[in-house]
Amino acid sequence: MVRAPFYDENGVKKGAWSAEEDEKLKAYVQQHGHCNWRELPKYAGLSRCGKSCRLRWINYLRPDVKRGNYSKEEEELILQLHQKHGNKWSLIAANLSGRTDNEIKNYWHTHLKKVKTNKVTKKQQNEEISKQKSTQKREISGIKTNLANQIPSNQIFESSPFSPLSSEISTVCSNQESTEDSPPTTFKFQELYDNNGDFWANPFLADNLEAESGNSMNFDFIGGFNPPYDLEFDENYLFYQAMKELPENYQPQLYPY
DNA sequence: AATACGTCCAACCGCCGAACC
DNA sequence: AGGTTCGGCGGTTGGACGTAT
Repeated sequence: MVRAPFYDENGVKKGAWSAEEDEKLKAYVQQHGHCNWRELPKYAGLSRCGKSCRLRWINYLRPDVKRGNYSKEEEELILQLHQKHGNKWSLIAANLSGRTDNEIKNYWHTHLKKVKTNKVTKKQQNEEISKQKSTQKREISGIKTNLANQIPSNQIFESSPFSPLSSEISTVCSNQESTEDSPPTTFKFQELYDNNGDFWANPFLADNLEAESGNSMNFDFIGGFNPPYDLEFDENYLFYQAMKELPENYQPQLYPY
């Protein structure tokens, strides 16, 4: 459960404490107190650093330290205090006699965090999702405006219509003109959010074989220049996120067909 | 039975502010 | 005033142990 004991390059012992070390530290602190943690290990006959001694005393050896077996009242109190103060473990610990900040922090991460998550209602979940959606829309709308300003009027823009209820493949687009010898490079994107039929208003998930993990995709850019590097999609890559990664000078100017 | 994976927690680490020189 | 030391805090990690496959 704990790190195996070892000595660092300065001969300072680290890792799990032995019963003998515990006894030495306990005896010394009980007899002399701990006015100077840095000097303490020297006088107590320990090869530990002061910090390690302090932690061991506070979290484990202190006589009034309470360990394990949290009561319902303690759990409720921790939840309340965490809601009020966030990750201020020392502040929370100050309100629970005998509990240390480290122990409360561990208890939070292993038990209470889950409790808190489970308490989130369906309504709260929906609110969160809708908040995320509107943020996504705002971001995409910015990109859309940018595109609208930059696509020359003689460029034909086409986005295949979405199937109104489909969450399957939503559109196919190409970055080059097709000829008999050179079929179009097609990319399929799965609409992730609202199916409102607007290609640019939603993020899409690259979904077909051409966009397999590790494959790179070359986009043609209006004005005839290309970004200085290829974009790589992984299996969960959001289309609009990829666009956002372009340097400022190469803002998304996908060449639509 | 062997292996892989997940959980839990003691202990470590880096950072920060206060106290001291 | 500036540098150093120290204690305290929060985040992270190592690895024992339990459970699933």
